[in-house]
Amino acid sequence: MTNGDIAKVLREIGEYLDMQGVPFKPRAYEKVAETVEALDGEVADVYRTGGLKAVEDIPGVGLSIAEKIEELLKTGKSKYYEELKKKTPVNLSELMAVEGLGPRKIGALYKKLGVTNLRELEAAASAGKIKTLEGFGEKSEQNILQGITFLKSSGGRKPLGVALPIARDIVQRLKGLKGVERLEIAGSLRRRKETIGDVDILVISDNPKPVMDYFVAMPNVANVTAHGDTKSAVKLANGLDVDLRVVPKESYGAALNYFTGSKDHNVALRRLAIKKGLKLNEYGLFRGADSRGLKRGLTQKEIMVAGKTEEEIYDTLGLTYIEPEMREMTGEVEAALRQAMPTGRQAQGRANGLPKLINYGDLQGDLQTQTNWTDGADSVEVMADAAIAAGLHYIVITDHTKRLAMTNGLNEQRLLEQGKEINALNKKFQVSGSTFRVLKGSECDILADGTMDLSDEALQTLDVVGASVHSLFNLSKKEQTARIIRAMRNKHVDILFHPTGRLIGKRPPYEVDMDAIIAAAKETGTVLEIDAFPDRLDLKDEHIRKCVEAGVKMSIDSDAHSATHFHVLEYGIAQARRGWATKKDIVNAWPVEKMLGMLKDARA
DNA sequence: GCCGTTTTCGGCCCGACTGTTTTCAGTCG
Repeated sequence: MTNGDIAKVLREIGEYLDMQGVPFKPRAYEKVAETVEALDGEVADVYRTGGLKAVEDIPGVGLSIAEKIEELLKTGKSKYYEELKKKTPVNLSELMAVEGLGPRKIGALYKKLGVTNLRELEAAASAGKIKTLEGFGEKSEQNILQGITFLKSSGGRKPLGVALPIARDIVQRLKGLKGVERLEIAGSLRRRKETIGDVDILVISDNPKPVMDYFVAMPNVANVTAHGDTKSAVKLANGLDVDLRVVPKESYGAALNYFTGSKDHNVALRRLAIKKGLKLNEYGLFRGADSRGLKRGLTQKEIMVAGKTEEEIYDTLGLTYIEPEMREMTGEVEAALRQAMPTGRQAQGRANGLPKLINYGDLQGDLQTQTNWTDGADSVEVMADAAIAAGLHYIVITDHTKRLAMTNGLNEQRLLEQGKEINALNKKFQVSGSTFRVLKGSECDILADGTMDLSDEALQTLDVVGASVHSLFNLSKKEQTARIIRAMRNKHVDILFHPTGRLIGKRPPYEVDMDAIIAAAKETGTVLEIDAFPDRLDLKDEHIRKCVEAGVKMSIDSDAHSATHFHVLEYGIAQARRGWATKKDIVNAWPVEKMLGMLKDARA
């Protein structure tokens, strides 16, 4: 039983209870399902080493759920779940994926029409059986059919690199409209998650109707799912959902905070507000709003104490400002509390506040770029000029090596020739008074046994050596890990490029023990790369966090294969910020001499 | 079902929108 298996059962138990109208329990199960899914280690291991008691220590897990997990681990089944399933034998995960369908409606559809799966749902809707049901109507039936169509066609999350340009384009269009005072991208996109479920855009306007009308009529809109006074939602032709919300000026900070999330982060802030006798919603932070007051209908007596900016909300809650990329409920609220109350009891604990994250624009160089010597599109000089235009002070040319024959990978001889070209180009820069530097490097293949594709003699002539896995993705975790660590122990190897080899949405990472890789990086002084190319984003945020904690240095590289690719560095910086990295953690945020000095020390 | 600077009982984040109703339930984020 993996964490995913356990989470699925717990989630469905919650959904079945919700179906029956049971209060509160559904939320308890759902919460634990999410926790288990996001857990670092396997619940099975937690149970094996610590027993029932250790399982109960997982946040949100009490005796009752712990026992159900124990039963799942021991027998692979849960009696409680089986009984619920027997009562309503439907394919929950399949039906829940239809937009607009939740547990209650799924329950009603089963009870009245015997619908148990997507196929039967489609048949019932097509036959016009749903619109006659109590609580459903013509529109519900159409929405269900449409939901099934969209589910079949696209579905799934979009990579950051796809969603962000689309969102920025929409912002540009809306910006031109009359009466629009301010626009901001919110949601998981503002947190720069590696994949985006939907785009949230916030707008201040005193005349929202024309903005809403324009928004739902944009040319790439395939379907309008909501069109109200303060909120509209559309689905674009490419399947991306976009929400637009209009908020009043005095509530802008509260709304931005609320719609940026994450959900768990918001819940934590609201709890904090309640503890202080305040109420937080998307309109502001209010005093005089305890739950009893709300029930007596006293909301009009509330006094707004913050809301215009995010900063004042965090401040009033007793927190230092938390950057959007950190708002994932992975300790940032506690850290912001500790920082805000340096003399408090909590301050004597372990951590000391929030880090000052690396900023967009902090990079001085790029340590992985390819040219037309191998599979890149442009010459060394064109790449250098593009890097200068992107505001960089140095790049490393890291073409592929001979094992990657399909890219015309460099052998020792051609590497030498390329070095001459780089020398000449540097001389040209020098003569023209430019301080820009092109460094010699390689994206050298790690061979099957963990040795390198180029000789040590060739590698030692280079300024920066990157090592990459491009073959044998199917080795066992043990073999792959040992292979990579052997490469890292080669004293000429400076950086491990795209350490897990994943391609988001296309190829899973190869099996590798990242804790062991990080430990080896610490031991050997090897830099681990954050490959910024949007379908890689490799390292992941959680790995970056571990590197920061271990004191392992990283680089943020474009992996540019053409002069137009340097803009992707932004995604890498976002990823680094999500991993709580600061400038001192990122070697190419340093001046070139300091960066090279660090690599030299590590080789020694 | 879980949890505790509301601590072993009594709460549990909060509001918008839709579609179905005629005051509200369900869904979503």
